[in-house]
Amino acid sequence: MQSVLVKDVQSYNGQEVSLRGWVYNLRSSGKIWFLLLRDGTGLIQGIVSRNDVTEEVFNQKDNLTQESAIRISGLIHEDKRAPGGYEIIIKELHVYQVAKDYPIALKEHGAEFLMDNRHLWLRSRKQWALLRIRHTVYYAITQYLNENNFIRFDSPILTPNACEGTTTLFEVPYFDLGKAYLSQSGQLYLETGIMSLGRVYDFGPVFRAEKSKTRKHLTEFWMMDAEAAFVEHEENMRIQEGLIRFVIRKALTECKAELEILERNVEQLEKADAPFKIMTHREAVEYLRSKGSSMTETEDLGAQDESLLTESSDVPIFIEKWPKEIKAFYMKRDPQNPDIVLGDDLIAPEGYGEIIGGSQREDDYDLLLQRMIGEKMPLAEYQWFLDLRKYGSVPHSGFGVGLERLVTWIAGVPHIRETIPFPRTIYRLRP
RNA sequence: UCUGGAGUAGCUCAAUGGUGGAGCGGGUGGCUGUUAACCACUAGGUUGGGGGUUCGAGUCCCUCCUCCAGAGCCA
Repeated sequence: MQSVLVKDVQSYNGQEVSLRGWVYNLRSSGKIWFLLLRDGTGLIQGIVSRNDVTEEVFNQKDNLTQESAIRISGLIHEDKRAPGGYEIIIKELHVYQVAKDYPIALKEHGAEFLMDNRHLWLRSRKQWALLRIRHTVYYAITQYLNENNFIRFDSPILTPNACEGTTTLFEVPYFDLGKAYLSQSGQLYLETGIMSLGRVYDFGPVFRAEKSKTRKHLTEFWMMDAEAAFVEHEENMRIQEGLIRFVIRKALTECKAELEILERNVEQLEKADAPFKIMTHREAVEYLRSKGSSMTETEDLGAQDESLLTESSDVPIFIEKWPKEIKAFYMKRDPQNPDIVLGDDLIAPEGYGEIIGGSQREDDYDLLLQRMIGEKMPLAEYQWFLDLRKYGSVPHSGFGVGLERLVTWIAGVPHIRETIPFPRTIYRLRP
């Protein structure tokens, strides 16, 4: 008999097929019993009626448990009483394995217990929906980049030194060459790629050894860095906005069911697909101070400031033109004001915080060198980076998207740790 | 690292300093359309570890451990 996927059963109405998967739940009522089967693509109800099956099949209900692996065969038919609108009237049932004492019940559990059982929690409905949204967001980002002439360019993960020199890195012993570090961003390497390919991106895990302990941080997370030659600050922001709005539309059209499972307010997401707001850092400071914030003109936004800024906005907000002291050495100076750099942070609405950091890069050899000397950076280690400004330097810009931050916002979940299969945080390395 | 909160059955939680309970899950039985089904019965405990106060500690005190939330840093 033909094996089909749960997501496709409506095309088999009135036909006999086989389905393979895991028991999601069981209910019995004397001479009839019901099971919910999940197969990775969806959930369907199966019915076993005493009159329609052999004694042996009927008695399987005493044997089956949540998460047992089975194959069922029977007639697909439409029925309003079934969740999803279709059900299968089971004739045959084969058991691959009976799951004994599955620890996660269909009820509320605490975060620590669920994280200890992350390898099993991944099967739960909300986690399933979240992982599918992550997949859609990931795929949408690469599709958008591909359609805008960006070429995939994989940056190294083991690097000899810090990219920006600002954050704490994980150290790894490296043969006779001393220490290597796990990359916190592939950006500097991407800048080499644009001189060959024009526009490039990388997408992979990056690592931060900071002892951040909030619901917005992971020590290992996936970042997409993009870099483009001949793109200046304004166009850089247009590319970022185009990307995020493309991702929103893809999630809304391709993840309807998943967003519903997560009880995401999709109206709020729909509203975000509109022209983004742009504020300079100075304007943001003035606005926040009028709302009672104590931040100064040379400070970064605090977590409270971020939510204060976006609470009255339906669309993400760009904060651009930052004081150079609080931004990285490679950002280009604003020709209008040497104390300002052409960087932009994109803050998601609804309090989800920063999802993109980008900037136009300094392309002048001498100005870049001065900045690096000012930051006391080891110049010998960065000779290759400085070379880019010696051999055909061009105006260029780039940005980085934190995948899990973006997924957290799109899916509307409270904590970033659920948006990656196996989250790594300061206190969590297992499973 | 700092500030606050929490640790009791497999899980989620109750219990005024005075006999540690319930729901879910497990087991047994019942029920022919269930929707985290329902009903009855049943098993299940070193109250995070150590020390102290008290006639008596899950409860009060000290200490250690673990976890959660927030801050800083960042995507």
